[in-house]
Amino acid sequence: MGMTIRDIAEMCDVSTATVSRVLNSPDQVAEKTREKVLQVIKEENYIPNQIAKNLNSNITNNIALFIFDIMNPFFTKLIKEANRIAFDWNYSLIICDTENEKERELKYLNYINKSKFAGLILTEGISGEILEKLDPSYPVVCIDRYINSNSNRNYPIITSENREGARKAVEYLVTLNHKKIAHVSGTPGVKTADERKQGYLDIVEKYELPVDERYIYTGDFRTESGIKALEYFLSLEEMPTAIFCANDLMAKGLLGRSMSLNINVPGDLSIIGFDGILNNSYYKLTTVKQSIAQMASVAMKELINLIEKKTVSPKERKIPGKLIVGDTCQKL
Amino acid sequence: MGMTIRDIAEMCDVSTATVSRVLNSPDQVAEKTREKVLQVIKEENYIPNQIAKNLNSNITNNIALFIFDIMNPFFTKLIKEANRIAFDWNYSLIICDTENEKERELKYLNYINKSKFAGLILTEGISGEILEKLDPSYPVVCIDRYINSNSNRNYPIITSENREGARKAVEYLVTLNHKKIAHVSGTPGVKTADERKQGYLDIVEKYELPVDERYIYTGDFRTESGIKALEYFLSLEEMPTAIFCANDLMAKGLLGRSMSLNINVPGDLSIIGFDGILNNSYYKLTTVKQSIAQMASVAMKELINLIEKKTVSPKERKIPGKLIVGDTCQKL
DNA sequence: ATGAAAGCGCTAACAC
DNA sequence: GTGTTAGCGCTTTCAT
Repeated sequence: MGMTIRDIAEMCDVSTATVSRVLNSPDQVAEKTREKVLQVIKEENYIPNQIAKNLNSNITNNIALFIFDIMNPFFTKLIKEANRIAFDWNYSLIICDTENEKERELKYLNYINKSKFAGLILTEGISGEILEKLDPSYPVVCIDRYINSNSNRNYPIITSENREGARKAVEYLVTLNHKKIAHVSGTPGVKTADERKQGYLDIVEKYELPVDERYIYTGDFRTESGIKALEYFLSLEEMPTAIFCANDLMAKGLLGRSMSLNINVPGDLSIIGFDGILNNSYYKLTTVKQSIAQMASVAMKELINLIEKKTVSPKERKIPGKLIVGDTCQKL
Repeated sequence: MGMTIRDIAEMCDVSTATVSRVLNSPDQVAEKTREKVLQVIKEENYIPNQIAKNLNSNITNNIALFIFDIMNPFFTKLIKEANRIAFDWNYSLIICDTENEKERELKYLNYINKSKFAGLILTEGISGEILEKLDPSYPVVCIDRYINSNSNRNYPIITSENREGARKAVEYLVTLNHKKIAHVSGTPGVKTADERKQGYLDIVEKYELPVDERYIYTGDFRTESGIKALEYFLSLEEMPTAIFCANDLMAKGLLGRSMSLNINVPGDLSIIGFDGILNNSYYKLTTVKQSIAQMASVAMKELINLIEKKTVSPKERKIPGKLIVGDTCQKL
């Protein structure tokens, strides 16, 4: 059963309050008392019961991270980093893996309400509609997603420079003399997808590229839609010479399908992705790398700050992306 | 702040004990009372405070899963499945991502002791030495790892049929008329590595293959050691015609390096992996697929059983693997 | 079948 | 600077 604060108090001939103070506000305790208590705590290897602490504050150390698929490498990396930071700050990260099913989202939300989570990190892994049921007093930070504007919620958001990153990617293709540059977009309505598409359009407009809406294929961020995208572009009269994909997974699908059709990349077709999460030993994909570690770090620290100090930093934080030149683009 | 059990009790003109009974042992309550209480609970949308419950039992709903790297696809998948099951049973899965650092392992263990976890799932993500510090009364289930035999602990273990699976793989190569079959082993001392190697040796012996210890390269389960392995085998006078890798990641390294050296797979070299976790659009790796979902499921249910009913099933459970024929092996 | 009351281990307001 | 005491919200004896 282990020691309790009372055992320590008795052994030290002080009250439990004093022991508690030694642990939580040591400067309120006389040095002599403090040292004695610390000594005994150490000797007895006393560890305060976290549950009892939680009951007082009515808050656990659990932080929820909403995502829609653990296997998606972007989220896997995000989990890895967020988990590390949470632990370093004495929190536990609970992964709410919703698979985009409303039912699971709801179950998770109820669970959170019941278990008194300390705070939440949201990505696209939960719909705004379900989110309405969350007690508005919960500390929340968003990563790369907005909340429906018709809600009265106003959470801080950490986001990558999607539009700017997409511009970098497409402009890079322009410098390689590409003109017929196509785009495989992500799921419409999803912030990152829309912004990256907008970045693409910015450059199309800036350089007055000879492309139209037929050069935009609407994907859904999954590998399969990259495969379909390639087949779609092949069906056009004029095949693009370069394709900018809204994420690496779709670029991977495109690349794989190209290979199997004996289309030479980058000889016949240049491909560029977005995310920088593919660690592939066959191809080095040219891509816009987001610093997922940095996003996780900024988001977690913001959340912990919100939880512990209740202070809010700037509402929106942008994390810059970086063009990584791999082997999948070629100068014309 | 939300409703408490007391609010409900007052609204129903019963005691808190009765409300508690309605929730936890309903058959002890008169039907009429029960219905009234349930009615009010529903109307008021009362949710019992989990922390308070935990304080009584002195146990949280947290289950720890020890791994050494979230990004390793085997673990990613394991996390995904374990997380789902945990949640379905009203537990939270906490990922203890140790990166094989003793310091982190120790920190996690202390955290678990402090926070009164319900139970632990262990993989190779924690060393036996550190484990000694774990309170022996904790419910624990192991996946594909044993505990040092000099310890007095005796945890149930869920394991894949490593040796049998390896035999299937190598025997398959034999049926393809390969004789010079090499092996890239995993980290020595790690159960899965040793067993898979043993399976390889079984077949070597069974068919009296003309290979010796030079055909065994000692790897460490990481992609890089697959790359090094290929270079090593190339340096031999007689290159093997087929290589069995102790996991997919190393097979991937081998495959990637082969490609970049213009070695045709499977034309010049057949490669076979183990795990079945690579979902690659370039190559379909021939491999022995483990049912990670099944392992996770069996392990979690065993653990939950241990936690809630304190009953133990058979000490060791073997989950069969299955040979998946892809595109990386060829008949000689 | 139900209620009263003690207690889980800790914190914090108040008193000295 | 330290002790007393009343909770935090629930479960669980022990009465009735």
